[in-house]
Amino acid sequence: MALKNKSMYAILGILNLAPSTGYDIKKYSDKVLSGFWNENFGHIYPTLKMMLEDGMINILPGEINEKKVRYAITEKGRMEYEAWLLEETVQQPARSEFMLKLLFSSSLPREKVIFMLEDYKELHEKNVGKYLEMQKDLEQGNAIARDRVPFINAVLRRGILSGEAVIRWCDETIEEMRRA
Amino acid sequence: MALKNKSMYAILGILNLAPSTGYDIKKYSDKVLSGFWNENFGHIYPTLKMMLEDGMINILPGEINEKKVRYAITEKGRMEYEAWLLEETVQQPARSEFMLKLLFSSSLPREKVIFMLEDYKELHEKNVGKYLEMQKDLEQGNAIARDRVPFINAVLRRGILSGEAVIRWCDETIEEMRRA
DNA sequence: TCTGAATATATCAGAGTGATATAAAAGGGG
DNA sequence: CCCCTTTTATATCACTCTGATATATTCAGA
Repeated sequence: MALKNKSMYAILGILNLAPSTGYDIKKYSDKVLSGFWNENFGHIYPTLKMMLEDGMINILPGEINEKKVRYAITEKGRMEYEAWLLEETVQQPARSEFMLKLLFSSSLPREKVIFMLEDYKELHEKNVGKYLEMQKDLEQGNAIARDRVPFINAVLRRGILSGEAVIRWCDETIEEMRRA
Repeated sequence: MALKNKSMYAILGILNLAPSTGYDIKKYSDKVLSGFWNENFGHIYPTLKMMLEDGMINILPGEINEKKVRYAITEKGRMEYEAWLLEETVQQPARSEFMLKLLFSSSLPREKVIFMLEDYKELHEKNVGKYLEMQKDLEQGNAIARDRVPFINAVLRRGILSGEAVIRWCDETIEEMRRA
């Protein structure tokens, strides 16, 4: 079986909440997980196929529509998933093209660098706004299991605090670029 | 030519500072860029080969040692690099397995979750310490071009501010988990 | 009824990862 | 000076993941 396929665990986590189609999984990833996770169709469908072969998931019968395939987590899948939750997480290095560019920008006109930073700041302001919106929705409490609320909130708080830190850093750095 | 190979731009940026071997590039990436960038040998060597074919770089002659191949940026490479610096950077989604796990951890014992968070906090404390150390080295001003200093400092400040935000978030979330 | 948006699956080339293999040079201790 | 470990150096491979593209159906609204 595949060894390092992290998409599998994300899919197991989503199917553990509710049986879904590949399309549903993508939607959930874009709507809920975006900010710290992402999935592509180009990886979801092959992974689902592999997981089906491995007995991690099965196909729910019934649906009149034949093109639509709804998957559910199996007992084996749930065991794999719970083992993963308990595993220690090794830190994966992330790539930020923006930071790479900034480090190499000493030859650029200062105004250009400041413009880049202002753009970046705006992006993060929008992100923070989105998280605050989602937090409000969460408080209005819809169809979400009560015990999951603190965890969803924690994830949103992370987005807010990190975003605010980036915004402060942008301000500070713009100031620094004006001085230097 | 390759279209989305970001490694190429990182390599051009490094070669623009000084001619290097593939090994040097990896070392620079691990030492200086780590925190917001990473490169693998498995990608560096094929990319160097491709860049050589495209005339972005050339091989420096001389070296007595035959196994060692030292590359330098060409005029074409420098133009490509400078165009990239001016391009708008599109935000790339990042994956955090830790955050994914946390979101799905509502079924785990609270002590386990707190333990995970404490571990994560410690990791970021170490990172911040490392950045502070690097900042001190930078102030001692070694072999770095004067005009690059504000940019290196900006990158380090980003690491420090972001790290500190994560640490605060860990404290807050541990507290929340104890209450809930 | 037309039309565009959303739903749904699939495939492919290429980017990037992580492990492994190989071998020479350099450095330090006994 | 020899031995041993570490560092330097390049290369390859299977696998993960990305982003673009193709295709077709259903649904909502003008």
